Amino acid sequence: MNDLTGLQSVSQRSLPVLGEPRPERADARRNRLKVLEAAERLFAEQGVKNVSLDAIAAAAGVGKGTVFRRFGDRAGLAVALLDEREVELQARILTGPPPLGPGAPALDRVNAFLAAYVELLDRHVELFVDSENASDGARYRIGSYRLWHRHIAMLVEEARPDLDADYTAHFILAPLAADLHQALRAEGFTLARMQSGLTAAATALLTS
Amino acid sequence: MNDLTGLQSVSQRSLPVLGEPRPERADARRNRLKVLEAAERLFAEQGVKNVSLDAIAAAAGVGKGTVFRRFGDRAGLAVALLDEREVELQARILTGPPPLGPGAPALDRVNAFLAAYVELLDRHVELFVDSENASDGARYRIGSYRLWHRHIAMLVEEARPDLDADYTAHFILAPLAADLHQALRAEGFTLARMQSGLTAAATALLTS
DNA sequence: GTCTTGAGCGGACTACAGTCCGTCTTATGA
DNA sequence: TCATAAGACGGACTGTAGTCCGCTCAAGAC
Repeated sequence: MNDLTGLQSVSQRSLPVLGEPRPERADARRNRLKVLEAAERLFAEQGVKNVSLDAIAAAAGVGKGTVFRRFGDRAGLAVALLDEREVELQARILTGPPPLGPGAPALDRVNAFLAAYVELLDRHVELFVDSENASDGARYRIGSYRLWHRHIAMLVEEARPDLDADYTAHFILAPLAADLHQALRAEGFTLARMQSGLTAAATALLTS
Repeated sequence: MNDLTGLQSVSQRSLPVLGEPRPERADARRNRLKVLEAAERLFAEQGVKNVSLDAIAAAAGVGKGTVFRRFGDRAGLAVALLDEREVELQARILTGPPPLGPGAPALDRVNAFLAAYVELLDRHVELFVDSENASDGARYRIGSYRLWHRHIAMLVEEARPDLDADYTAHFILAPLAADLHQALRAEGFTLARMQSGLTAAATALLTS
């Protein structure tokens, strides 16, 4: 899954990229991996919101500054942890079998995406909530959201060329916000109910 | 606007309510007003996110504990400040003239609501962002969201009884999230474009 | 192997959100 | 008017996110 064009990974920073003058230094890479490993472990053990970045830095055996330089803030760390899972979904969309991958009608692809994404979301809600609570709407600027958006916009354009595809794609992605998902789960909504609600809505929206 | 049944105000705590044994104490009321006034002024002067609660407490001439006891947290204060404007919109929905108020077809009422809400949102984005970044998805539990939700769910039920009205209402409200609105504005979307995108989507969704 | 350079390091530091609890004020009713 | 208790007050305190900057050391040049 390393050479699929268009994938929006942040965890592969060690690969040399055109325009990035220097590859990642060995000590930097070592520390990045130590931090990710420590974070994953502590999050799993104690719940995402009960773990401070000091604790992660300590567990990784690095200074706090290192964590922040590398990941920017709490949300950045969560994004990096989710990255691997998201890249997998991205790959299935870009090159996997239909209906998630290319080849199926637009509506089917949208519905397949919604079902797959909400399942991923459900499995890692806490991490998603963390990653989306970035200081200044960073969610909407990071690579993976932009990829989901381009993907949906393309399909909207295909199914309903009369709509504003760019805006409508944001509209369709909005109900996937992690805090909403968490709140609805807490209110008793099942995953299946949300999935069928999403696909029913998308179907109504994209059928003329 | 004080006696409209169903309004979800938090700024009217001084009115005696059935089941609440004691009315607000005079010193409490005085301080609440001082804090709201100071917050409104400082937010306007320096931008919502540049003002700390210490600063508000100091400007209001009260202790920090008072601010927190009264409003719970930063989001609670933002909610209280928005409250007056939201109550006004609630009143227009519940008892105002159509299409916002009762009497118009469901789709028209939904579209009128979306246009009105997004305009309100646009006028107070920063405050809305603050109010929705509550610790634990409080947005979805506070009175005003619940009222918007009930309102939309009722109209969905009317227009498309085949859909899951409860879920679909959340779906329709999701694109009104303040952080999304702010991000799209920053990306260059105009208010008018968002309004027409919203009504187009809602129309597609609620027309069978 | 040695030198040079600049990216990386880390922990002290700042600022802020939110809590706690001893003190003080208000409302009540006798 | 005064006693009493429910409740409000406020500032010291705690814990965390995020910044800063002098020091370290990896990596490439020779």
